[in-house]
Amino acid sequence: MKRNKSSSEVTIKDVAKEAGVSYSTVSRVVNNKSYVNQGTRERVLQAMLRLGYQVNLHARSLAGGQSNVIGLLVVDLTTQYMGEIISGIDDILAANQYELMLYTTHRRKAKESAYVHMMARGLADGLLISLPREPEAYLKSLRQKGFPYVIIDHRSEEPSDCFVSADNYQGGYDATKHLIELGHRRIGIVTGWIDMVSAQDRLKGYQAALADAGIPFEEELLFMGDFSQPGGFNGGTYLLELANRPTAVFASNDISAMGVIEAIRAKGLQVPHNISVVGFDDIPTAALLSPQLTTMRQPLQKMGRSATQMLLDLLKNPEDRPESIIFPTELIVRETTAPPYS
Amino acid sequence: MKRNKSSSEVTIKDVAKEAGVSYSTVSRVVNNKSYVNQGTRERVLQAMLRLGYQVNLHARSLAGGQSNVIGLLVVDLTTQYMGEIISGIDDILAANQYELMLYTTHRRKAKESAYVHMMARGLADGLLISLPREPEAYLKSLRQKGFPYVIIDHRSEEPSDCFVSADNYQGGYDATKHLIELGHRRIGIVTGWIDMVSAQDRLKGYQAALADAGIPFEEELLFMGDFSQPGGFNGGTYLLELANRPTAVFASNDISAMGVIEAIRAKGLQVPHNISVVGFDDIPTAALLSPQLTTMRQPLQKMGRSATQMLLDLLKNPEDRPESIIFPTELIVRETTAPPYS
DNA sequence: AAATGTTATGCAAACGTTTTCAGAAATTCT
DNA sequence: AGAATTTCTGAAAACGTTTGCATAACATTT
Repeated sequence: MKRNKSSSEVTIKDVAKEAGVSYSTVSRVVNNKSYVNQGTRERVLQAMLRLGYQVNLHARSLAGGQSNVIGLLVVDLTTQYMGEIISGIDDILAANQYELMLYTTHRRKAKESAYVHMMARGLADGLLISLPREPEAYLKSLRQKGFPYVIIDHRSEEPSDCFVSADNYQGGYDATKHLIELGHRRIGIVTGWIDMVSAQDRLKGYQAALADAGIPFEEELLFMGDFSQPGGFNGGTYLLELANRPTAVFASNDISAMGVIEAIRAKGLQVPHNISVVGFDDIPTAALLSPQLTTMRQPLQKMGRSATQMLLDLLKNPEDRPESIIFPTELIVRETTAPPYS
Repeated sequence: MKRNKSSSEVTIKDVAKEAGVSYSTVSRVVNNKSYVNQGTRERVLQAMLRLGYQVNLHARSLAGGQSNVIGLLVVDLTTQYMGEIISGIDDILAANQYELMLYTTHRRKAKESAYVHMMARGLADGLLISLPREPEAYLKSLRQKGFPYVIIDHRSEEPSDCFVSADNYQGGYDATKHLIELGHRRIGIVTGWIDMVSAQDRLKGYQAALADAGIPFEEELLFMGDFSQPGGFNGGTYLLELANRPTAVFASNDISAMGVIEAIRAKGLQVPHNISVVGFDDIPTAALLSPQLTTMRQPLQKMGRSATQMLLDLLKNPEDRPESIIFPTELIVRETTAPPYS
C-alpha cells in the first residue's frame, strides 16, 4: 500500500507506545472519557504533546459513526446576502466544534441533487440548505433516509421540514404599504426567481397591500426578475418605458434594487425625486449607497445562527423536531423613498 | 458499537453480494479501474443503481490516503472580495471533483494556527490560505511536514512558498500616479491592516509614485486603516480635519474607499468635486455606486482559479513546485476622480 | 503441447480510530 | 476477612474502503 505521507504521521498507537499504555486508553484520554487514572491521563497528555499528535478525523468518523461536519448548500457565494448568513452559521458551528463543508451549486439545479446525496452518505452529519431552487427532488430522499437537514429562507410546505425564514409575505406587504402611505398608487414590482417560495411570498405581500388599499393589481407593473443586478436593471428599464409608468418600485432584494436605480439614472431620472425604490434584505452596502437604500431588513446573521442551532439540536435529539422559525422583517426607511413627484 | 444510521446504508459489500462478485471488484468498478470484464462491470453498475450505493468518503480517505478535500482558510466571508475569490476556487475544484472545506478565522490570529493543524492532519489534502495575518507561525510547521499549500494575495518572502497575488506595489503606484497626473499634489492614503504584505506593498507603491513625481511623502497624510468601511470613515474624517487637507485620497481597498466617501459627504463636501477618491479591488459594487468608484482592478476570480490549479498541480507532482504568479492590476477610471478643486 | 502473456477475479491486510467486553486492581461495604 | 462495588486498563472487533498479492481463466506465442 502506497502511503505518500512524507513524514511523521503520529497515530494513537505511537502515543500509546510513548506513554506505555494501550491505545484504547489513549483514545479515552483524547475524548476526555472517564475511567482513566489521573496519573495515566497526565502521562498520555504529555506523550501527545511531545509527539505532536493530532486526531485523524476520517478515522474517527468511520469508527465513530459521525463526522462532526455539516454541509452547507448554497446557490452562490458572491453575494453579501450569503456572506451574512454564513457568518451566522459559522458562529454556532465554531462554538460546537463542527466543521463546515461548502457546496456551491451556481444556480445549476442538477448539481444540488448530486451534492446532497454525496453529503448524506457519511460525509456530513447534517445539511443546511439555503435558497433551494428545486428541493423536492432530493428532500424526499433525505426525509426517507431520516437524514437531518434545515432549510434556510424557504418556507417549506412539508410539515416535517425544519426551516428558518424571514416573514417574506409581511415584508412584501410592509414595503408596499410604505410606498402607498407615501402616496404612491402606481407601484411596480421586480420579483426574484419566481420558482422560489420567498420570491412568491414577497409578491403575494405586495398584492395584498395593494388590495387592502383598494388599488387594483396590474399585470403590466410586474416584472419577473432573478434577484440579480442586471435583472433589476432590465426590470427598471421595462417599467420606465411603460406608457403610464410607475412612481415607485418594490425590488425583491437589494441587489436588484441597485439595478433598478441604475436603470432610473440611465433614463436621466432621479431617486427618489422622480421614482421611489424600496429593496429587501438590508445587506451592508444598502446603507452605503447614495442615496441610502430604503429596504426591508431580514436578520440574516440571526437566521444563519438559528438554522444552525436548530440542526445541531436535531442531531442531538433526532426524535423531537424543533419548531420552524419565521423571523419578522423590519422596514428601514432611508433615502430612496419619498412622496410621488407630480 | 452504536450505529445510529436509521436505515439502509448500502456498502460495497452489499453491492458485491447483489452482483455476485467480490467487493474488490466492486471497488474497481466504482473507481473505473481497468481489468474488469465488460459484462461484470455492467452487472455491478446495475446492482449499484438498484441499491442506491454511494461511496463513503471517510472510508475512502482512510484507506486511500487522500481525501479529495481541500481546505480554505479565510479571515472573513462577508466581503465581496472573498466571494469573488471563492467563486474562482470553486470553479476549479468542481471540475476536479474536490470538496471544499471552509474555515473562517474572523480576524482572530490564534484561530488560524489551530485550524491549520487540524486540516493538515488528514482532513484535507491541501490548503488554500487567503490573506493571512500572521502566517509564519504555522507555515513553518506546514513546510516541515511537507504539507501542500498555496497562499492567496500574500507575496511570501519564503522562496519555497507558492503564492498568487496581484501586483500590489504597482497597483498602489498606478493609483497614486493617476491622481498625480490629474494635478493632485496633496494625496492622502488610508492603508489596510499594515501587518499584511499586500497593504504594505500598496503603501510602498504610493510612496514610490510620490517620490517619482518629486512630491515629498508626508507622515500626516497617512492613516493606518484596516480594510473596513468604518476604518475608511475614520481615515477620511482624520484627513479632512487636517489643517492643510489633501485634495485626493487613495484608499487601500474599495470598502474603505466607501468609508472615505461617506466621511467626505458627512463634511458636506462632494466627490470628486472637492476631493478625489480611488479605491482598490474593483469589487462588483464599485461600479454600482454613485458616483461610480475609480479603482484598481485585481482579477480576483482569476486569482482564485490560479491558486487552486496551482495547489492541484502541487498535489499531483509534489516534487516540482509551480511558479508563483503575480497578476497585473488595472486602473479603472470611473467617476470619483477629477482634477483638484481650487 | 508446452510456455508465456494478458485479463479478470478474489482474498486479506491495511488505514486510524471508537467502543464493547472482560478482567484486574483498588475501594467500599458487610 | 470476604463480598460487593467501583475504577481502571487492554484486547479485539468493528467502521467501509483501497490495494498488493495470488491465482484463475483465457489468448497468444513458440
